[in-house]
Amino acid sequence: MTSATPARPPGRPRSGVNDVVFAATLSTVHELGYARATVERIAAAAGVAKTTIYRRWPTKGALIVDCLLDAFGPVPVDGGSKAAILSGAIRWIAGKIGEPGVGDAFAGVFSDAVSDPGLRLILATRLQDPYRIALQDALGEPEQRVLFFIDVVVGTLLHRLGMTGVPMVEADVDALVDMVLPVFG
Amino acid sequence: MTSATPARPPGRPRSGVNDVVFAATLSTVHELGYARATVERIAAAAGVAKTTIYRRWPTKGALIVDCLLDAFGPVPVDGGSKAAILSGAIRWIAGKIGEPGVGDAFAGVFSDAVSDPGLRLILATRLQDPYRIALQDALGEPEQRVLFFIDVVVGTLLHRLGMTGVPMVEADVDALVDMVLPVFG
DNA sequence: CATTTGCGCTACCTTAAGTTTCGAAACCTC
DNA sequence: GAGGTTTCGAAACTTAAGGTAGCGCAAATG
Repeated sequence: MTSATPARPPGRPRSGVNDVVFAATLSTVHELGYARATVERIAAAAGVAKTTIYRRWPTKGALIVDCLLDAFGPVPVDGGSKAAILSGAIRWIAGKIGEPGVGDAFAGVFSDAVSDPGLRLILATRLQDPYRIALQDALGEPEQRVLFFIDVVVGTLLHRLGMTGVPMVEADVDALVDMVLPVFG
Repeated sequence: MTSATPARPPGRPRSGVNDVVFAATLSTVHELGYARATVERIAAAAGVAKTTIYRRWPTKGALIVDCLLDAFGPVPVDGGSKAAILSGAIRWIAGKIGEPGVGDAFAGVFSDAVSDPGLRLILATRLQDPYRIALQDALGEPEQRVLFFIDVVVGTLLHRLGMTGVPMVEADVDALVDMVLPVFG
């Protein structure tokens, strides 16, 4: 019979520094901005060799995406009215984008994806799809409409952050909710 | 008495290749994407030396912004109802973003601005402000609301382009208009 | 102890932005 | 036409960053 827990592969196991690298990534991006947060600097901040990072993530973009997945966690899709689900999702992502480092990393990796189809695929499948599917299930809306919803919400929040360097204030998030609810609620 | 036409400065006058460079910029961005459209390649496509470009624009970002200003031209603010002005502006910018090279250059320069405050300033003052002011005057709306409008419209359109590589289809532009009009009309 | 794999380190390759230098060309004034 | 001033094109250069390769050592399994 095959064991339920797969046998540990031979050789030295990886040290558990992923969380340290994620924290170093966010703090470095927060302090220096996305472009100046080089892999070398992130590695130094994490107390780790650059090669260790490239053994775990193939590119800087993949590292950032995993870091964001770790920072976001699961979507809080509390059962409730459609309006409650939508406004909850908007306020949740707006709050995350306001956390130090998270918004900059989010906007930065989107930036790189503009001219990098490989990164665009990672972004779509690893980051966007899980949240899109969760929203589809919770709302019972077709894929197209949920994608449009995501474009509006994330696009607006990131455009504000990118143009001003400051996350959107609460009053404008309220306005965003008020604008979106009649269409999707 | 001082002459109405200021005396031409001494030395060899600049050749009139700005338009050629703009066209080469858009076609190169369209063919290769933003990141691979290097200044050297743009110069080669324009039949011009790289140093000539750097004599006229201090950075790649400044070149792109001027190229976009040339491509956009003035906002078509036809007098009419608020709703007509708003939907006209949305469809106009959506159309421009759909032109080959323009959308990619727009998204790309926004990308760079995320971690480049200097470029952000150029972008805000040279590109965004004229259109924002024109809209403020035409709509009689305060600055904050017009900025929010721009964040929603441009953010949504660029997020779609950045995530998919394809400009937003007309049906979704219609949905964007329908969503925005009740709030701003 | 033998094997296998991860880590840190260093050196390296490649690409791209932006700079410098220099000889030649174009324009103006005298 | 001569001299002065600025631009152009070409090439070499600097710097920064992403990403790779090789090495010796450490940590696990058997």
